[in-house]
Amino acid sequence: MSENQETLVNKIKDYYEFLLEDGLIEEIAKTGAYQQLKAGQHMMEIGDSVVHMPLLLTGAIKILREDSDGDELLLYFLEKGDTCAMTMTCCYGESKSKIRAIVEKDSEIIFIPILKMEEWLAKYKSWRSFVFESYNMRLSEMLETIDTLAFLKMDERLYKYLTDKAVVTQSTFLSNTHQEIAYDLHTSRVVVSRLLKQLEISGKIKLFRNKIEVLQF
Amino acid sequence: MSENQETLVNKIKDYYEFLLEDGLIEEIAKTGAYQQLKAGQHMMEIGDSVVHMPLLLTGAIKILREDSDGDELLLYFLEKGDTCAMTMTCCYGESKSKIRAIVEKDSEIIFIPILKMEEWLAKYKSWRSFVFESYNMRLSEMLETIDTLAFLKMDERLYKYLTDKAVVTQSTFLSNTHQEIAYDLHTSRVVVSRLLKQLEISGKIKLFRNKIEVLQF
DNA sequence: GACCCACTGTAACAATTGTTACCTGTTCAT
DNA sequence: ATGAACAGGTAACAATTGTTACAGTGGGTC
Repeated sequence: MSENQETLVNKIKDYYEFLLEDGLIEEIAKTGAYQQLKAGQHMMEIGDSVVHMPLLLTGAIKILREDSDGDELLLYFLEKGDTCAMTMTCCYGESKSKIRAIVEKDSEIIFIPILKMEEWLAKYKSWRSFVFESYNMRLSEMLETIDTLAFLKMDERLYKYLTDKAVVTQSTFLSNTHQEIAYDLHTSRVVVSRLLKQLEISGKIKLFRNKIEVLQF
Repeated sequence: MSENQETLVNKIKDYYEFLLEDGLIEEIAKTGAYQQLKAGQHMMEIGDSVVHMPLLLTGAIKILREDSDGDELLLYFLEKGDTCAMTMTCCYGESKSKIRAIVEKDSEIIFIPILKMEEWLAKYKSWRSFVFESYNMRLSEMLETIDTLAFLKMDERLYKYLTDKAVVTQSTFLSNTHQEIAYDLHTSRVVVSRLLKQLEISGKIKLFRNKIEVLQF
């Protein structure tokens, strides 16, 4: 095993140490394609064919939905140790992505070919558990998204967005324009500016150009 | 095998014929608890422990979400051949239900103990596919719910609700009060009455007392 | 019949959210 | 330095949705 391979194996073990079976993590390191992605890169577009399953080692990815008019909506963020169940959905089903994935923060990802992923399902119990666990987390995230949409008002959604983002990027300073936030929340820039100003007045955030500081959680 | 058992096996085969392995459907019939539920019955409450996985043979179930204030929201309907992935989520995870399930139309259901369900995952490939397929369908339904909440206005949501319900109950006559609809859509009765009247004027539905006829699809 | 009660229609108003328009200041390329 | 493009603040207004209040209608019970 090369030195690089060994480094990779150790990196995977850091976040996926529950994959217990002998050789599984080594197989992931060998079969998977390791990639570093920069913030802002589009990892996947709606309609793309999905032939790999991503395992996120470090960084953060945001997952977006789009309607037929091109209107966007943020679904949730992926963090280290996450995989994308929506991707799996696509693999098993129509194989076309229903979502867009954008790198939110510089990330390290391993891409697993779908065939391997299915092979391991039968072969490794801990892999099966992991995949199920991932589905469950994704369903929970989707439920939370639905709760947010159905039960929260725009100002609450906005504040939740800011704090969520602060958590996944591990920074209280968010590099965001109001327009970008408006796209993620599917509202207009004017509304976002208005509500951000209110949040600043109530002392929860501080506004700068191209930047927002989250003060309270 | 008793005559009843055989009838049940045939019934399951009608909707789950893709469960190919020898003996799997027989095992389902033997292990599962067959129940008939009447419209209006509560199949599951939020916070209930989940120890069974339901397989829907006939009828329809509606799945609701509730926030901390007791406000409700319809997530989706289950139809024949469906199972409830949210249930599976709970099984694998916290084992507490995050949703409420109400029988929308008289239904026949088989309840599978969780342990068996997991045992079969390792044992039967077609069962594994079925469970994955179910997860995927549920994720798709959730996506559709999110689309509806994020991108549609109330009048569109209302009309979608009526047509969806007409489809799953296989009837163009819906026995519904305006208040019930308001709960499902998480809005107020007055708003529902207002928009229903508009839909009637535009010729898409006809209003009666305790009843709505859906004219166009 | 007289009564009650759930269901529906509607008006009037409030709150929230969305839209348009315009202004200021910053950044950046030329 | 100048102009163009971008970011953000704000006002004025429109549209949608939510709230309160009340009236009428039909079904059931006594």
